[in-house]
Amino acid sequence: MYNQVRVRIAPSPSGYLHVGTARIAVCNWLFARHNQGKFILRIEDTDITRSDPRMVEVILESLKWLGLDWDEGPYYQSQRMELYKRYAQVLLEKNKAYYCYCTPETLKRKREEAAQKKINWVYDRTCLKLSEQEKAELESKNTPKAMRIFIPEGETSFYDIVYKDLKKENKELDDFVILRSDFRPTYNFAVVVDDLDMRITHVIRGNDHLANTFKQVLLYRALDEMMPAFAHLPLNLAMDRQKISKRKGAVAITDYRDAGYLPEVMVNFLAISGWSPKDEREIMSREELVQSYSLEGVSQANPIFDMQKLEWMNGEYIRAYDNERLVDEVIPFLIRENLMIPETVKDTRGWLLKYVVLFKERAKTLKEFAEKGKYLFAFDYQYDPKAVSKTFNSAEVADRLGQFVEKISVLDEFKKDKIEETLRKTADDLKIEPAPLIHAVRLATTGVAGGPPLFDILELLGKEEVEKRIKKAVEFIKAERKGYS
RNA sequence: GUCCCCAUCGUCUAGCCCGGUCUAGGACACCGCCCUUUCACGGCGGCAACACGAGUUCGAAUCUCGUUGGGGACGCCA
Repeated sequence: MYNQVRVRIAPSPSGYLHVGTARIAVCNWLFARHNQGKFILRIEDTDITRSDPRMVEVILESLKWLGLDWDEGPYYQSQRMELYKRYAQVLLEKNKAYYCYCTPETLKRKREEAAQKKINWVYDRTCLKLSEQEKAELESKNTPKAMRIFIPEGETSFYDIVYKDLKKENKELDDFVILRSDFRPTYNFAVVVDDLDMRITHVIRGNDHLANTFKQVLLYRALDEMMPAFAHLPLNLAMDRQKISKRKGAVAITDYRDAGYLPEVMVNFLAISGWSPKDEREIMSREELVQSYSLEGVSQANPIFDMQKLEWMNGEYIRAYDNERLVDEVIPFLIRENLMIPETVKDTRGWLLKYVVLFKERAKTLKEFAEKGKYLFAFDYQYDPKAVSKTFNSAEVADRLGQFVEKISVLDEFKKDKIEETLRKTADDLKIEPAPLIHAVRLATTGVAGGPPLFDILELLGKEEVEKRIKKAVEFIKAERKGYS
């Protein structure tokens, strides 16, 4: 049916790359790759007042981060004005469009009046009824004019791959503007012209465009052109079933990057949101997604963007990640949290590798690597009050810690096996179980009650640091005890 | 106000098109148990849904209609 599948993503640069837009991009990209087709990037910047070149940069950067490489573009609608004018001219000559001299103010007034009377507003065709004389007069006065499409009677229908047969009475639609008085095209017109010009075979977009599609179908018919296939994807909603907005958490794809989500997770998650493969797999590599993606598995109901599931998936990916690559991903977060400076990265890489291995099954986001193990980088950690009352609860604890420090101070090899041996020996000498001593040492050296196996942590800290930290804890406990008596 | 779309566990979903195999399957979250120095990971188990009402049929989550609920669109925005 098609020589080659050609799809596009058409963001408008009025903001960052919204997760919703990103999901549409993912679906288009997967569809293109699955069919060995082309993925085209088009920037819809006809609204000059709301377009910002810097936003284009953010959008391109976001797409690159997600790994959604495009084959053509970015094309800019703002650079294609002549094309739209040419197509508009065709419609005018075919008598499928006409000029409208109504002022925006008049239209606004009429619309408001209709709203007040609670009746549905469609353009009343004032300017279609103009006589040649009236038109000539308006022209002589250089009255600004927009161009409207003429909507014939009848009904408009099309087939949507997701929503199947759709139709609408034309009388519900009005003769909408296609060219503004400054000759810039409106959204619906520019989209049709561009999709035609770029030989787009499948228009894959959010179902918020369903209503627009009827207008666009009318445009294809007026132009006597072949239509692409349409597939409207259900819209992601926030937890409260409303549109995802700034107030309800992260909206920009870059927010997720900064929060420590992996790009492959975002692609995976966005792909299975509103779509599922036949075999119910959820964790899928890029290759697997490309292999099994199809528009047939897209659901019709709007899914809610489940942050908890996203987190879970990110954790799954982190655990399965290659350690060396994980170090690369984690470093920027450590730097951003001021836990290290770029200059020392090279020398500490071996150490970082061990660090990352210890925390990879405990971190759900990259950012958590810089949070959960903070104490390994800074000496000024605080003791968790709850753990203090549970573990640092007697003067004896200070003595035990003191004994342990003495025993490790003579170790010449500070490796985890040796440390563990020493600790168990210390507990034995003290005639206590190892567990309470382990807990005390952990709290003393890390400030918290939980975390990776203690002896790995101690080895990573190094002998000198461990001694320093335990001595500090001993002082802390003594001071604390004094306060009670 | 008008039009369009949607409806299975709290959430994402499988099943629906081609009615019986569905005492409705999986995943996230939650709860319990096991593993364990802790926290996690992992393993095992549990809780939990066909929105409602009619109709068609021997039989409906599956087909039809209605009700309710939710979403979206109605700009010289995109």
